[in-house]
Amino acid sequence: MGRCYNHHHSTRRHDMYALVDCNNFYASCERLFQPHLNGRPIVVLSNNDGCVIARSDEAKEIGVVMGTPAYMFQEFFKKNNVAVFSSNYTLYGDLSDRVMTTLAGFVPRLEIYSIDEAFLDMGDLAYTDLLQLGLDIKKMIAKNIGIPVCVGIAPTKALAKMANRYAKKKCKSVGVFYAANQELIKDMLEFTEVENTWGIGRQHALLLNRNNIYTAKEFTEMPADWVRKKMSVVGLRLWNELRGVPCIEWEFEPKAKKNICTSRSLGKITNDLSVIKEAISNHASVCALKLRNQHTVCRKVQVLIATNPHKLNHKQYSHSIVIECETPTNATGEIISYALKCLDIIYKPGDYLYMKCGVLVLDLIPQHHIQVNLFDVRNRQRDEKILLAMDKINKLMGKDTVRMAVQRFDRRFRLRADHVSKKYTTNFKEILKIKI
DNA sequence: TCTGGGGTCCTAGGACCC
DNA sequence: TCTGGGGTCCTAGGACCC
Repeated sequence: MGRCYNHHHSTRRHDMYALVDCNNFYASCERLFQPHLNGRPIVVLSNNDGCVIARSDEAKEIGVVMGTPAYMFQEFFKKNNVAVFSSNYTLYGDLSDRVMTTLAGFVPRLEIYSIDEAFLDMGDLAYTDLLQLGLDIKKMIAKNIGIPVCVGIAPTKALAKMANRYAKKKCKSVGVFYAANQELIKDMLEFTEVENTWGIGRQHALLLNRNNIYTAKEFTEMPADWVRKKMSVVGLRLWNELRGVPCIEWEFEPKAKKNICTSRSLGKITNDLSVIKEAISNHASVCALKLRNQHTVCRKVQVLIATNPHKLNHKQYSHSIVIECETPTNATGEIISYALKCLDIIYKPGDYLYMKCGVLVLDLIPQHHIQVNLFDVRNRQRDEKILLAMDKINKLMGKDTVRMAVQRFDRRFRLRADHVSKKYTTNFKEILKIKI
């Protein structure tokens, strides 16, 4: 098998990865602006106030389960004095940017892995004491932004992920773990169960357990061809990574997305086609904006609708359809009309109560590679100018300041968000006031 | 009343072509 | 006994991540 990474290893002395992960990120963000919540359990809910998607340590301790529907916890939250928040992505996104900027000051290169995590390139640093560097990072983020983080440092990405978890579980007060030698790596692999290993999900954990494999250490001792056969090349890559062979490449530059999806539950179940049309138009326009932001156009548009699968006594129906664009596009009006065309085809009237719908744009290509269709009647340059102006205004004045006439957006389609905090950091009207 | 949303990658199987 | 073989493209479905 050998080493399977492709970067310029001839010029490098060694690989070393740090994974910095914010603790309970969304809950920590909310707490930042309401210090009186210190010590109180906090939960953050998904869109529509549907499920629990973030919990403070206190909430974890009293048994709030990730992903559970919020309504099941109503009483429990009240009884236990839990502070409940709707998600406030504007706030989290802004705090994330600040964390990443601070991290970027420590290393030549970093890879932003998600809103609350980044891999730092620690190979070939002049720094000799990486553990100390991890501690410095943690301290700086706490001081500059006020968000607690943990740091895991190891010779591969998968091991750095594991080191991070190990830091959280085994060295909570320090919050940093450096898997500096084989002995420490072995301890960590023995400590971590397969189901808590990055890259092993529920299905594979069950498969491994059936084969008497319970820890990551035992997983690394399985024969490579068994892993390849049962868990595909993805599993094999992970197996190598956990054995100290880097296989997952750096992605320092965010790649343009290959698909973009905007989907959401309709506030409540409905069979009213006009409500669904409205939601679809809205999702389509969000897709178009996301396309323009990454300078791509789509060749296909997909629409999906579905009834509520949790309602066992309701008639069920779900369907999706893809149509090809005449000319690849990112124009709001065009994407909306394609999406509505799709909806027309798959919408089934009758006793079906729809719960969710969405729009996907597929087969994305760079904006300036469009093959112009000779029979294309649209004035695309004009469209482009109008949309650019629209995006600028919306960015400056807040989204939906300017909309296309086809976006029939009114009060019928609105997300539920009963507990939103303020945009403390991005909106002057909601900035924190301090009494002196 | 109320059960998230947005992604990626891999595999298998069918259609089609030469 | 023994259905040709190999390539590509497309789609659906599965598994995983945050």
